[in-house]
Amino acid sequence: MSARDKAISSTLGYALLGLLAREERSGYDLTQALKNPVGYFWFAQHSQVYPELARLETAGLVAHTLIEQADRPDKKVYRLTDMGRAALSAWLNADTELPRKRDELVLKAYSIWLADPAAAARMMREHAQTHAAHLAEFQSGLSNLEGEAGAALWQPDSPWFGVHAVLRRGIGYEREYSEWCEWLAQCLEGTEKGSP
Amino acid sequence: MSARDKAISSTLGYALLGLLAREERSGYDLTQALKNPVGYFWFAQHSQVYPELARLETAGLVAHTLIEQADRPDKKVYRLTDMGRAALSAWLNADTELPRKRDELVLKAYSIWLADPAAAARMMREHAQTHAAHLAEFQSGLSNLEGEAGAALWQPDSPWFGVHAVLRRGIGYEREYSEWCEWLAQCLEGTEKGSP
DNA sequence: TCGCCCATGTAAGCCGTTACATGATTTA
DNA sequence: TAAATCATGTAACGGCTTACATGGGCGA
Repeated sequence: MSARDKAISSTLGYALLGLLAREERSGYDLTQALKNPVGYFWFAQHSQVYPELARLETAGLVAHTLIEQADRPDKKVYRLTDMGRAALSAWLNADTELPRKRDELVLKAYSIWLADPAAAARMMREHAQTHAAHLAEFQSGLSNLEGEAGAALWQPDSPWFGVHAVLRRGIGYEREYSEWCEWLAQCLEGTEKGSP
Repeated sequence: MSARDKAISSTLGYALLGLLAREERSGYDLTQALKNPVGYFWFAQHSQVYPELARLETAGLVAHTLIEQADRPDKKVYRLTDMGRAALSAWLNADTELPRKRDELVLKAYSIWLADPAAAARMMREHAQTHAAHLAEFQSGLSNLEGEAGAALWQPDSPWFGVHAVLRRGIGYEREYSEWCEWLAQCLEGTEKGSP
């Protein structure tokens, strides 16, 4: 097991296994999938995906079939093996370390007393809008999901439930972030909000 | 300017400048400071701090004085130069890229339909408690700050305002995170919450 | 025709973590 | 006696980003 564990270098491996647990995909498809809902909380470039897939295959956690295509480049479609599914389960049960956050905007907020208040307020308003836009995307994503998945959205053994959970997190995160930006902007403009 | 910009390799440099804008500190002190409130959204080890300080000094953004101590090791106390303050201001006005989030727990949530619901619920409850504990810390941090800073907390040109802003962000973040964990735990236990 | 989509890879370099290295003083 | 605090560095390694490399089909 110790030799096998080393096969999965980083968390990215489990991200890929989690995607393959739902359906077979090529490296290209996996890279695309790492943008929508999963990708809101884990991201990777294709240059990271292809080598990782090779490592996973060496470890016996995934296997691929070459699909020859006429009008497009050939592709390798990967699927999860039994060992891969077991590895994914083991990871799910293992302890999860807290993520260390690195957020440049919050870091700027720490030094915002040195900035021009009006300009800073404008900046925070822009970010509030950006996060509000993300929020709206997630919310419409959830709406679509309700249409597609129906009651399965609430069944803990349904793959839709996983998407649901991630979307809810995204919604909460973006809402909070947007509100914080708005709050800061108002403070900077002198129209304080919130009790002292 | 282009040659000068290269002096600050990463965001860490600005984090250090932001700390030094408040008071002079040694590399050791800076590393410690990168744990409380700033450090909730930016972190670094001392092995990263010392070389970065050297780079900042070469660029003329900080300067140091050697303080000889009898019962403790000598130390270099760094202070911000005028150029450093200007660089910090320029950074504050510059565009801020959105942080790409990487959160292993949310990634697990995506695959949680493959896990044992009871065990998964227990895990989410634990994380809910962890984040609730962080929330409580931030809230008491804000209380203390109110005692220390008073009205300055709400003055956009006061250094306390920066701490205030970061703490508010931490409070919102941890509250939302904790609530999400709790929501997920309840879903997994079958006692659904929230309208379908 | 210019650029995007599909599709898979390799290579260079940076940022950050962990570990190595040293050493006196205080506290449990 | 063991461990933590203060204090400053260097070195190895790994993950991630950016860029290099190739190439046909399709839409604006």
